[in-house]
Amino acid sequence: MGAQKIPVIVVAGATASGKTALAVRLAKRYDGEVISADSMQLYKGMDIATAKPAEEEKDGVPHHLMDFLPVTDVYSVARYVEDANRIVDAIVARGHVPIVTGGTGLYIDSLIDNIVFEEEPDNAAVRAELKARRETEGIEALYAELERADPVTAAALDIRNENRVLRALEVFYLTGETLSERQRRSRLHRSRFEPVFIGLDYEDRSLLYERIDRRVDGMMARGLLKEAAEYYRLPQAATASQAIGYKELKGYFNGELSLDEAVENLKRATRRYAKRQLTWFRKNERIHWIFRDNMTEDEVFNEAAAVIDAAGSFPPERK
RNA sequence: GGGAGAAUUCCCGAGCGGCCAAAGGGGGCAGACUGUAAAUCUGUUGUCACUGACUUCGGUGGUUCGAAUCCACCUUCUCCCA
Repeated sequence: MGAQKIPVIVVAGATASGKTALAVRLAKRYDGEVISADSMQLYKGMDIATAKPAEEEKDGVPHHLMDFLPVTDVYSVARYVEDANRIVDAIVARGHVPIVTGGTGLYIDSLIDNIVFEEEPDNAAVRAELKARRETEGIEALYAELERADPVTAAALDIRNENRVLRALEVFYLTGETLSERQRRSRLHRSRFEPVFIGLDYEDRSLLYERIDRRVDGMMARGLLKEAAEYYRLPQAATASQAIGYKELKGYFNGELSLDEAVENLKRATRRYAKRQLTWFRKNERIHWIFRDNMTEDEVFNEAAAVIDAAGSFPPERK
């Protein structure tokens, strides 16, 4: 007990809202290191598609949990929390400030709020069996089974959300405990952090969407097609193949769509993703939102710094 | 110049006399979210004083108890023959 809480800066926001650039500037001001909270930037390659910052954009600031995982590896929140906590400790040991930056709300919240993911046996066999049963018996039968095994989770789930129904059953058969009970226990741990949340957004949604469109055009100009073609040459893995960027281009590769149509689909998928990100972040009352509609980069930075300074736990390293 | 056809709610697109504020899809908006989360899923989408009322289906005028649906003319567009 009594361990001091660790001050961290969190930069949240939708894709293309300018998190990366702000995080780097904050890192330089507060002597920080960036920990990415992005479920896709952690993969190696996929540079253009996930808009990874180039070396010059990082400007000498260390970036962690980015660009280190083979695309064939599966990853999960559980692993993220474990990895990120370890890195936070290392950063603190160096006397630096952790700056958690990214658009994956689940990862951020799980880390900051200290959600504990207990060990779980390997799920491959159970999952495969449930998937097979879903085909033979139908989702209704499995959902009914979940209602008996874990009524709390069943009530919270829509039967049409088949992935979640299967996962809940998987946990039950894997651990002998209900998912609801495990989730309850996962929330019992005190946060290790004293976070300051900065959120970037636009009052006028269309401005964000325009930025997204321009960013996608930029990706195309930088060779997204080539990167996607290379990606499809590799064996496909569950997690990485969910990334927005390649799958929208598939239709073009197999001749079903014109390039323009495929690019439009990619833009739309990105806009919808941004929308979901905002839905997630908006319920976080701790976030100090900066609506950057008419603000310059400097103004955004200054406002963020003012918020951080007001929190009092982050002495600026230089001046 | 002649002939055929089409105009529907943000878009595409059904409807072809009442059961139509109008199917379906897209897009938008809002929401959920604990081991795939850039994923998965839900709700909503003419207006309002909202178990009801009002304004919509290119325009105007008709027919009818009643029209997005029928008729006439007008406008625009597409196609075919010249």
